[in-house]
Amino acid sequence: MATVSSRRDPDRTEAVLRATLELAQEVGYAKLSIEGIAARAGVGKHTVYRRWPSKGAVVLDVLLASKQQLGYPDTGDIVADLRAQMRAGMELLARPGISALYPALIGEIQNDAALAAAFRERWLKPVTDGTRARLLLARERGQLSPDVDPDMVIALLYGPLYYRILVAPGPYDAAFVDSLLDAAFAGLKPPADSRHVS
Amino acid sequence: MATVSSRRDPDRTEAVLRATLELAQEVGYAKLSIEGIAARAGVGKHTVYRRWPSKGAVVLDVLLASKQQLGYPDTGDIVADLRAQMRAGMELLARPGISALYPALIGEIQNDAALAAAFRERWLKPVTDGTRARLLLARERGQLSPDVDPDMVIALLYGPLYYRILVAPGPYDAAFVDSLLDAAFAGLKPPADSRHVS
DNA sequence: GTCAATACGGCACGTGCCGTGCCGTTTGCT
DNA sequence: AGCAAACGGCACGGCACGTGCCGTATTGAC
Repeated sequence: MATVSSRRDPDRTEAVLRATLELAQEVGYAKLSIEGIAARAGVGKHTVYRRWPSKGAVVLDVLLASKQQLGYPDTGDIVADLRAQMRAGMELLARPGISALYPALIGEIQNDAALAAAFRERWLKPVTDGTRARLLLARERGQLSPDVDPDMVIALLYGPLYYRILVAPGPYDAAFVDSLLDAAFAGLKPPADSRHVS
Repeated sequence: MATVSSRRDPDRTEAVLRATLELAQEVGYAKLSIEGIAARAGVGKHTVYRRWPSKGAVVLDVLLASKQQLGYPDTGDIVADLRAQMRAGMELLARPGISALYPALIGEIQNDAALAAAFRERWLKPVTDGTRARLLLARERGQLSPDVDPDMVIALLYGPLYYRILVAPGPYDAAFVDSLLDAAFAGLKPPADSRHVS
């Protein structure tokens, strides 16, 4: 019974994921089709549909496969830890095959509720759970303003990255992450002494 | 010569935009088709293709039509002005027909470079230009830390809004905007006195 | 060792929409 | 009056969808 659903899975599954990654790099996400993926993988269309409900779901699995566990460091310095985490994520999304696929997937979840749920549960949640826990720890230690909501901080720090990827063109590099963290932690208000000077 | 390209434009153009907005509310962006739009508008498909290159372009025009000029207030208080601006934008995107269309359009630009350019030039740029100018003014007046890049501030403030709309579910209301501005301007660091207390 | 169940590749089907032709008509400028 | 352009209607080939059916190969149960 238990083996019923997995008679000959692994080889074909891997073949489909590999074919998807290759095809995506060649023709782009928009022109990707399940028909094309199946042909490239040397597999029948049913074999794909049996495993995934849509091409977006296949791509989500491609991305998940390329995401090794991003352990959350705790060096004691919350800013340094966040910087390390954000840079690691940025590096992952800069990888050749992935960089174009990720925005396309985010685009796809705007029109596919089931895919959106899967993306949030399997990709986003693991990341934000770790970040939230680390932020709470920092708040307890007095390294963070006691009246900020961790989920607000997550949006404040990661939102700008998504903004640069999805909405507006602009620098998306380590320097951006650095100045982002600087501004977020120090605040946009002018330093107190400069106020006295004026 | 000048009239060559506009013999009988306005009525049909409006009819198509209206039909697009109606159909989008009924079937959603994903199931929207130019064929369906033309039929709903009582118009030949050529009439649509003559004006727009894709359904995304039609939707962009629908959104532009519903966006009255958002004047940029200058009350002297940069935080109050930003809050007013962000709330106005939020209100616009909360309108029944628009709320679902906007994320879908952002999704579409991930796979259509021409549409992305049009969106950024005709929708995004007018907004960010105003915001950037207002931020520079505030910086000159000493209401803003002198070493922050206005474009970084824009990403810092608007990124979290897009993050909530496009990526992660979560509160998206006036209270969120308020706490966002509070955190961004005050910074995430604990207040100086609380450090001395510990 | 036999047998039933399942996954598989291959193929074909109907459907929907794409983008583009062509046709005959209407409209508005000259 | 005459002409050029836009128009509605229709049809076309093309593509990918999602789903059947076929015959084959593999696997676990008995």
